[in-house]
Formats: sequence, C-alpha cells, structure tokens
Amino acid sequence: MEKKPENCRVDNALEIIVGKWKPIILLHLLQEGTKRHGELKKNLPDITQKMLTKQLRELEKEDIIERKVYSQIPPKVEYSITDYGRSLEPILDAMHHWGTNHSLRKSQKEAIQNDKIS
Amino acid sequence: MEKKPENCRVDNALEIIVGKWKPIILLHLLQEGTKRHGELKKNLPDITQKMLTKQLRELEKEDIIERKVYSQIPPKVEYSITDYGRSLEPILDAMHHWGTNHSLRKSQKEAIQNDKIS
DNA sequence: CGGTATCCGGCCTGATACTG
DNA sequence: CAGTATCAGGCCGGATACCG
Repeated sequence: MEKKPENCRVDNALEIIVGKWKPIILLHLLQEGTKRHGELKKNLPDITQKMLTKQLRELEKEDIIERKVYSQIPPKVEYSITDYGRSLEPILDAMHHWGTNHSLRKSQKEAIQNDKIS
Repeated sequence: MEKKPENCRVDNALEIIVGKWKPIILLHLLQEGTKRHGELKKNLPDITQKMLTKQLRELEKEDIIERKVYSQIPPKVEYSITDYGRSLEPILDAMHHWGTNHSLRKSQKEAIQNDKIS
C-alpha cells in the first residue's frame, strides 16, 4: 500500500490502540507477561471491572491478546499478549518516547508562561 | 522516563493524534506541503467545515501545524506542518504500515469464514 | 473471582444557518 | 473564502447492583 493520504491506514491501527485503558493494559501484558484479571485490576486502581472486561474483550477480538479460562471454582482467567499483539510494540514504544518528550516540552512552556506572569 | 507501565506516556501522544480527521489531515500536510483551508476541504470530501476548522485548531494549539492568515479580501489561510509536527511522522508511518497489514489480515480471515459457510 | 445488566451524564460529531 | 453559532443524536465511559 502506497503511503498516500488517500490510502491512509493509520486509522486501522488507531482503532485497535485507542480506548481509555488499552495502552496501559498492553504495556502491562507486554512487559510483565501473563496476568490474571484481578492482577490487572490491582495495577489499574481507577478502572472499573466493567471497563477492564470491555477493553480486554475488544483486544481479544482483534487477536491482540489471548484469554484463557480455567474452569474451576473460584474462576481463574489469564490474559496474555499474542505474537500478533507483540507487533504493536514498536508503535507503543514510539508513542511512549514521543509522549514523554511532549510532556517535558509542555511543562517547559508553562514554566515560561509563569515567569512572564510573575 | 523509564518504559514501565506506571510511567506510561503513550496517552500523551494519542491525545494529539486522535480525532476523526487528524491523521489524514497530517498526512496531507506532511506529504503535500502547505495547503489552504479550501484545498484540504476538497481533498477530504466528507468532512464538514466546522470539523475541519476544529481539528486544525487543535493541532495548531499543540504546535503540530502552523496557521498563517493573509489579511485580505477574500480571506486566505494556509496550514503547514511545523518541525515539531514532523516529529510525529515516524509514528504515523508505523501505524500506517501496521494498519495496512492489519486490514489485509482481516480480509484474509473473512475469506476463510466465507469458505466455511459456502 | 470474574463477569453482566442497567442507567445515565458528557463529549464528540454532524447538519444547518449565518457572518466578515 | 474561511469561520462561528446553534441544535441534536450517538457513543463512550462511570456508578451501581446483581449472577455463576
């Protein structure tokens, strides 16, 4: 696919990544391996169970993560990155680096603003 | 900034890029240089004037694009990528490539599904 | 423990009309 | 030509309660 605007496929990637909690969920699974539902919940203190489940389901539907259910009482469900999901890592890395620099830049700008005021 | 989930800065980058028309606007400006408001509108047939203006303003606020107004009748406004905006190009490229592959993968899967049905 | 169901407020986006 | 104003609908995400 040529890299012309008319052939834009950026949105295809964004659809997968966008979601209030998806990036951080992916980082957890990428960097810490398989996780149970409850472990993720513990690491993401502000997320509701409903949202956690929803975001995980959406990622699962796209083969980005795998969901493994153990039929036992109490239930146990494990989530892990698929090989395909791992292919997102370069993009997430690039955004993390850019985003880090961006927040730095922003705070520097604000500092200048404050100087002008005072 | 370490690349731990707790330090996640991916969202900082996503905030800038996300918006129904931002990626394609950026691609146009990146690959075709300075454009007038009307030219962008012509290349994005489905966007409304209101949305085009809004997305451009948001990108301008983050220093991703520059807005140059010519005080004349009729008005003329030109938009172009800033150097800072150009730093997003690797991310957009990565997403474009991933997205291209993703849509390919998807259509292959659907083809398999159709075989099963018929 | 992990997951559903329901309700609800806010934001994003679109349609349309108007302005300098 | 480029932009603003207003109204309205739809989806996202949060709070809460309940289920196997």
